[in-house]
Amino acid sequence: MHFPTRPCCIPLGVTIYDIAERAEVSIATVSRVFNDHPRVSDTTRARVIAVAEELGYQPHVSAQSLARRKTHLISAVIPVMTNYFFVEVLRGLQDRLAESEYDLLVYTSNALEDVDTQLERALQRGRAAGVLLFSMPITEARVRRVERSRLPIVLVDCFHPEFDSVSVNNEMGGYLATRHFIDQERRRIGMVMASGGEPALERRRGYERALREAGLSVNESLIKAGIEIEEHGYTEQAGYDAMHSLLQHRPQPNAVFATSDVQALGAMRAIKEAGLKMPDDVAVIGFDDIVVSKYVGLSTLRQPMREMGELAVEKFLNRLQHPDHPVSHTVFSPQLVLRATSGPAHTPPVISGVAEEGSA
Amino acid sequence: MHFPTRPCCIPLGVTIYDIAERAEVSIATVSRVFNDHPRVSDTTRARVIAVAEELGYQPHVSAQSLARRKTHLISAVIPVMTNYFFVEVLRGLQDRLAESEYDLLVYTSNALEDVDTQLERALQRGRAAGVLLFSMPITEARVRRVERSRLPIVLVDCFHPEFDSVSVNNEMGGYLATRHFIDQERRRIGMVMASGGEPALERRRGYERALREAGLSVNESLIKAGIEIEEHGYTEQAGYDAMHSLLQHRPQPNAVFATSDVQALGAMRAIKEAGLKMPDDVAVIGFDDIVVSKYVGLSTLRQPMREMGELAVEKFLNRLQHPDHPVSHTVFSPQLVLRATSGPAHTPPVISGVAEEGSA
DNA sequence: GGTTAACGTGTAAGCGCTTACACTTTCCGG
DNA sequence: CCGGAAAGTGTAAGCGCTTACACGTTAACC
Repeated sequence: MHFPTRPCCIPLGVTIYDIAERAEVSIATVSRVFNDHPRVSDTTRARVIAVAEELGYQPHVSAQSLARRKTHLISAVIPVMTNYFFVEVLRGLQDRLAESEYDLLVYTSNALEDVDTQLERALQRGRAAGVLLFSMPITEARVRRVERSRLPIVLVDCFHPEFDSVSVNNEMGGYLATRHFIDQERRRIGMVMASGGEPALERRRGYERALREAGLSVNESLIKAGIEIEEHGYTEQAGYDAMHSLLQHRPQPNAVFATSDVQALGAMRAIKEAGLKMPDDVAVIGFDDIVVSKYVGLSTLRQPMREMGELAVEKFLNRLQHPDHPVSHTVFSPQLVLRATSGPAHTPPVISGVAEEGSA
Repeated sequence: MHFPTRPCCIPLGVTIYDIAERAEVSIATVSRVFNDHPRVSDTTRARVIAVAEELGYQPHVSAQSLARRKTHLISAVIPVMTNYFFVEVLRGLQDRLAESEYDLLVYTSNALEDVDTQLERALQRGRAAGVLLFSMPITEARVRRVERSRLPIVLVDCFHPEFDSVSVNNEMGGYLATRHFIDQERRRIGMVMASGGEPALERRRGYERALREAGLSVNESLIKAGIEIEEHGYTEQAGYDAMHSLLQHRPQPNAVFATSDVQALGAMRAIKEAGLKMPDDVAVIGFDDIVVSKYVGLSTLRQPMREMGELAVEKFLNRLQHPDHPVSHTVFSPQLVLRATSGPAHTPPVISGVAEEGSA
């Protein structure tokens, strides 16, 4: 007979010892059952499972990690994030992660400088099985730190030849935007730059290439970054400031490519304040396709964020399996999304986001 | 005598054994040093630390968890998230967490139904020291599951008498919005409802109270939820549908309170399509203050998201210290943010709908 | 000078799990 | 009918760390 169903039926921590005792086997057998070891008889297996169920057994993950010498955690280090981008990539991550046995540790920082503190935590020995690095400059110091950890690393929205990465073709984005302006016969094309970072520079290179290709000269004074102290430059205010000074330029630019939507929003504010019309007087294209963009009719370049997240996990899992496969870089093509702020509004999207594969 | 300094200076895993050997002490002493045990002589302490530094020692977190019988992880379970709300709360969490020794595990799901799968993972034994539950209905089944884990729980944006919680006064929000309409002499006040969930119901109660207080009757046919299959109802389309049918009502409502900004955005679309003007013909107030709202000039009720995140962590840490302090509930008051869509156009939108108006 | 008390350190027993190895049975083929 | 392989299980040694307990040492007191 049983005692009345007591709360202790589901006690603090049911261990394999409890199960072993109750099922009259050794702990090794219990462990084998949960590890799908082939050499366990069906009857024993059934009995163990029944008891485990009855007792509400759950393996202790830390103990497993220790014994197996590996965890089921993966960490993502994310610097100052552009809300939307991050959330969408995160979704992709989770979708893919949900199918795996890995759980996600998130380390975000408010400023780019704090990223290393977070990185340090993410790399704690025994903490995670791998690390996803988001949108941050991969400095030599970071490379060293990361290599010391011996953990598989995947870069998202940033690049380094030695690590797997998934990113977007920034140069192409800049090119597409600028090219679009040129196709509309616009000739005075300015740029609202972020104060720093490789991605911004790449976008600028695309912008310059399109100009040169069209036989237009690159005019330094048409490239402006808002003055921004101790910030990354991806802010509405920076965009406003940059645009404001851009509008002082004569002849006034009639098109502007901004390195991000957030900045483009600021630029739009400056344009309106100047009493100019969009897109007639000046057209605007941003980068990112944040949620707001759709609502304010901002043309922009969209990154396949969700896919990027999924692929990042995929690469991580692959790397785990094949530690010495060659490094792989996936570069997605951004998609030009045309809305009200750029030219005649009815042009269909130009390029679809197909991935180009590369290896190094 | 020592061996020459080998590459193993930075080996796969430096353990306390390595340090002990090199510093010529026992592992217990090494451990004591890192646990700030008082009974270690200064000289020994210094020596151990020096060696640890030299070897690049990092404690193995899983081993620590196991031995100490506690982890330094806290998990957050987040259902289909309204981007902005989630990101902001997350920031609050991280800010506070960064000062603590806890790291954050994030479990998100795409549909409300998947939440339990994620919850299950979050509650894995030995995984986290506590769990933060976001914006989800606290069903009896969940209560049982969570209690079984014996972990401290904090509810964010949801409520249950038995658990610590931080949320926002939804009823008050509904009241404030409706009251604002009434103060403007609007009398035909409709509501765009979400299809379900306690928060939406509370907001509605506030709406009804304001009406009754003003001597107005509650008209069921002025309360509409968009038909939304297997969804939570917080979508742009649901808002559009609800508003669309609301506009068929005669006399036409001249004000609408929506249970969320996302829905309000849909409602705005329906209003524009009907050729009506905001706020003159019909005023709109949403709930949440998502980023977009500022740009489209949507009046709304703002929740102190960041603070909510910080407080949630605070409560968790407190609970850890004092497991049997009484449960505490913090209810923040939402703040009415008036913009272009409500009443006399106080604040013009930062950027008006360029899409429709060509350019304003 | 002897007794205590503090101090500093080491020994060893876990934490809950995995897994190599050894052992006992059972089942073959020859 | 026997040898050996295969199957099923148990024993025990870790994984890297914490910590109770025990054991000197030294300092302090009467």
